[in-house]
Amino acid sequence: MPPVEQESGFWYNATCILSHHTRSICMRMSHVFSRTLREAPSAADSKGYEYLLRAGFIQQLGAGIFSILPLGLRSIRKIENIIREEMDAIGGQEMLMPVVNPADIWKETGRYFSIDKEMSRFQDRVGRDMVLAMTHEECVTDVSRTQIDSYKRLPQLVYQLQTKWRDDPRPRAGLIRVREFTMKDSYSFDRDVEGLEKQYKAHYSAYFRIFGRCALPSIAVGSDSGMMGGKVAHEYMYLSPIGEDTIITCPSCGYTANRQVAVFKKTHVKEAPQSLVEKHTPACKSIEDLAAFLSIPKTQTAKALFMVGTFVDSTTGEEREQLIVGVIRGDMEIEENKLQNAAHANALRPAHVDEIKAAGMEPGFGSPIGAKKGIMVIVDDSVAEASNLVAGANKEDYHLLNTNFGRDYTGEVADIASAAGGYLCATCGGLLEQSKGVEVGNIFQLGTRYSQSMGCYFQDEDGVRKPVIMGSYGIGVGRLLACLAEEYHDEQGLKLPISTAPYQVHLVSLVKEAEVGERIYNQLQEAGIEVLYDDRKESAGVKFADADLIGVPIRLTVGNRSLKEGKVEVKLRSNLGETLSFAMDDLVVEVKAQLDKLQQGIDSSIHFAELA
RNA sequence: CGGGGCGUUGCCUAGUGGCUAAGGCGCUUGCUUUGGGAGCAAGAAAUCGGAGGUUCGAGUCCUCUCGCCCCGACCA
Repeated sequence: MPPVEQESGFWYNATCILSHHTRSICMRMSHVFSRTLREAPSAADSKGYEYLLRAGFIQQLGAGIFSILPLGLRSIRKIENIIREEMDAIGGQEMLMPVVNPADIWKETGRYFSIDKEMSRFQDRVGRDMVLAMTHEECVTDVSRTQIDSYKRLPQLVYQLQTKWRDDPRPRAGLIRVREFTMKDSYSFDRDVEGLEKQYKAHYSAYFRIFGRCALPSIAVGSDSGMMGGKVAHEYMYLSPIGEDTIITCPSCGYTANRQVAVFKKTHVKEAPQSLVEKHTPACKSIEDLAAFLSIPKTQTAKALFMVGTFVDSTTGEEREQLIVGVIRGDMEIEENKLQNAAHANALRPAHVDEIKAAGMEPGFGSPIGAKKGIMVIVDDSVAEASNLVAGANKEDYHLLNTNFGRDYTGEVADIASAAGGYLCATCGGLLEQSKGVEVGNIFQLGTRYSQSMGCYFQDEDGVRKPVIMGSYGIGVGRLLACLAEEYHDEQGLKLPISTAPYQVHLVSLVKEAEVGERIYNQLQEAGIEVLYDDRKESAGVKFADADLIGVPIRLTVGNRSLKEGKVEVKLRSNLGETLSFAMDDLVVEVKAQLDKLQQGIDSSIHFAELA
């Protein structure tokens, strides 16, 4: 390689980059790349999103595709560094895996076939199948099957902060649900289940420290393992009305779960079966109508939900559709996620009317009784354990009285009921509550799902080749920022906590002469404090409004009012009503003390949760 | 993918088929102002998302298309 000449642009640029880098903890408002917006863009549907746009943290490029602007990136970097520190603390090693994957490894695990359009595919110039990785289990398993060959190389934990692309059918709510996003994903490798559980527990606690240090309120809930194919899983939820997930919690015993898997206590009364009776029930298409018409409680009825499941052969990729009938007691709803799991289907969609009729059933008056063979029947235990329920007769305007599972029809019994607030806790019998939440992180015990299908084996002490036991753990970085913006704002704008705000101090100079402001700016900068300095020739109102909007935690105002007394005005963004004052001579010390105080406020509220 | 809505300057909006597409914010220049989005004056900035069509005449009506948003389906 030829030596680089001193005069070349490379050296010149490198010098610039270095000198710039050393000063990059501070910024002048007159140089900030983005600008603030006085009005909310029409796309902003939540306050957090609105202020991220108005403060110039992000800009939308397309549906679910955002640019992160310099201010936003500073917050993102702080979040990422907190994540790095906590992942390093539990033994994680950072690495980086490619966004573009050859499809081959995805075919090995079968997910090339089982994942629908959410994964984008293309062919390279030679015609090879490629995918945009929406997660990295395949890639990391490929890496570890060459790196890990012996129990001596276990356990391991690697992680990355990398772009993911998921072609979500409906991106929404700003950074909450996007198609391209940065995710921290870590992957654990162990020789046995005990090792996996240890790493899982380490993540469980590390995640609380991460969200705690970001000052994002969060709870861990039991969750569905979905397409990850594992068994044990938790999701970390930021509870908020803007959330799309429904969380079921029990205030009495602390049970929490995503509604997709939440269980609850069902009560049934077993009676002696009575004989079937066909009953004319004109226009009783809904359970409400039926119960009213017959003057019986809804608990004495059974209703059917008709879905078509897609089943994919994970080795050949061949798809097959099958009609699934879910049966549940009339007073409850079917949780489709549970139904899909019970059916072991890759996907579910509502059945068309003709599909239902073709199977010998009648929509509105349907039940598995007398249906044609070959359909999958999944019956909730609420129905299987009950007696003499009223169910559809598969004939328009007719129902059957006294139907009994086992006698009149059969099928697989499973819990497919949707939990809701007001139901009874399965653990302690207390009243369940429900709330909305945003999933900001998740942890999965994968087991050997990937190592087995991809041949990631190690040789154990006993000389036997065994599949590596894996775990997978994710945190959505941009989503975390979006949640923080949602949690920390008021009518004036953002007020992110000190640990994730783009700068620590917002210095507003209101005096004509630049000297005082410049001097303070340099002082703070030399003390290693991250300052955003409003040096613009703008009116006080504009500067204050922008400071409120961007929401840097500590605001220093240099104005003639306090300057005369040798003082600088101080406001905390979290409490604009109160004005403090620092003596000019003690400014750096006072600011540092205030920073410590803010940081301690966050540190002291972190709860060190452990998984039992 | 189904249902609905919206595309007019950087942002927010107005605009009966009829004159040179209007206003606010922002931007530029000058002067004034300087403790909560200040004032005066003068400017720049729009192929009205795109393509067809109807018409003497289309931002406005019709067809197609693209994009974005919302509800649902969907989703680690």
